[in-house]
Amino acid sequence: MPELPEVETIRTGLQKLLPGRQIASVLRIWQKSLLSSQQDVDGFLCGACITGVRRRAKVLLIDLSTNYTLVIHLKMTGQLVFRSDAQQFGAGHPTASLIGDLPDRSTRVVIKFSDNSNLFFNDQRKFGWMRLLPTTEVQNLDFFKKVGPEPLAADFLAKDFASRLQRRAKSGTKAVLLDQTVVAGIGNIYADESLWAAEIHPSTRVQNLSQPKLKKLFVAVQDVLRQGIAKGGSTDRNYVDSEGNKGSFLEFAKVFRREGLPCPRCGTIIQKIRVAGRGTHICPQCQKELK
DNA sequence: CACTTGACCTGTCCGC
DNA sequence: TGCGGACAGGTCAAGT
Repeated sequence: MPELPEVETIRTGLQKLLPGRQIASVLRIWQKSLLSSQQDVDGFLCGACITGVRRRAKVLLIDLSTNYTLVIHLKMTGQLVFRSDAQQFGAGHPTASLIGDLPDRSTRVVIKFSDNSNLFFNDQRKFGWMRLLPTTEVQNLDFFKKVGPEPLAADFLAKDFASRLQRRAKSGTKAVLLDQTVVAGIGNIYADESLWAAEIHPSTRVQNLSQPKLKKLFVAVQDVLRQGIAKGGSTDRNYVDSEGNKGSFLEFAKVFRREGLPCPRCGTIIQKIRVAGRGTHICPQCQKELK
């Protein structure tokens, strides 16, 4: 799924494409993919203009001129792809070879704009959701009340990172990195890459990490997230950006999906193990568990 | 309190 | 070629 770098890449793309467009109609192919407290969701969306696109953690926020906001979580397989009218049947368009013409069988919601362009919400596994809320109520969602700080915020410092991790001193480091209430936006890919960069075994309890190790992990987390954004995110299976393009970060990944290949640092064969219920990639030489 | 499991779903891959 | 099972990047609720 989209983690912070993927969602940020989508946000940047949509921010260039959507503001100023007016919603003309909404097609809900799978009802549960678009939720609202309002009975008449379509009526609340139609006629609204998009004013901006924000991100918090792995959540996208599309603000509307009506003071409502579309809150969107892509979960594992969600995609938000914009197509102008001219692209709809353009078999020769570069995006056509990646995800083909839209809608396709994974399309759950289509937002059509007054200029005949479309925003497609595709979601193979139907775990993702879009939700229409008054803008002022977004911050009242349980998720936003509990979610931790943005790891790339200018005022988020190594000491803040360390103290937040240490609230879960007895837990394994990877489980804590994945906990969105500790730090926002880290998922399986960037957790594995950060732990490799910091030379920490994912099962190591936080209480066994020295201060320098915690600092090293903080730097690693920021580095891999920034690199992920710079490469347009990671495409494993489903991820594409707002124009249907894949991200290239995985070409630069050091351990993720590289089991059986040599560690770029020491040459030891990378292993895939299971930690915190998740597939986990490590170099068994560089990342020894500290007891 | 911390961890695991199951649920939400579809698709793909692997072994028989 | 077909079929069963495991697995896939996230989050939440419930159980231990």
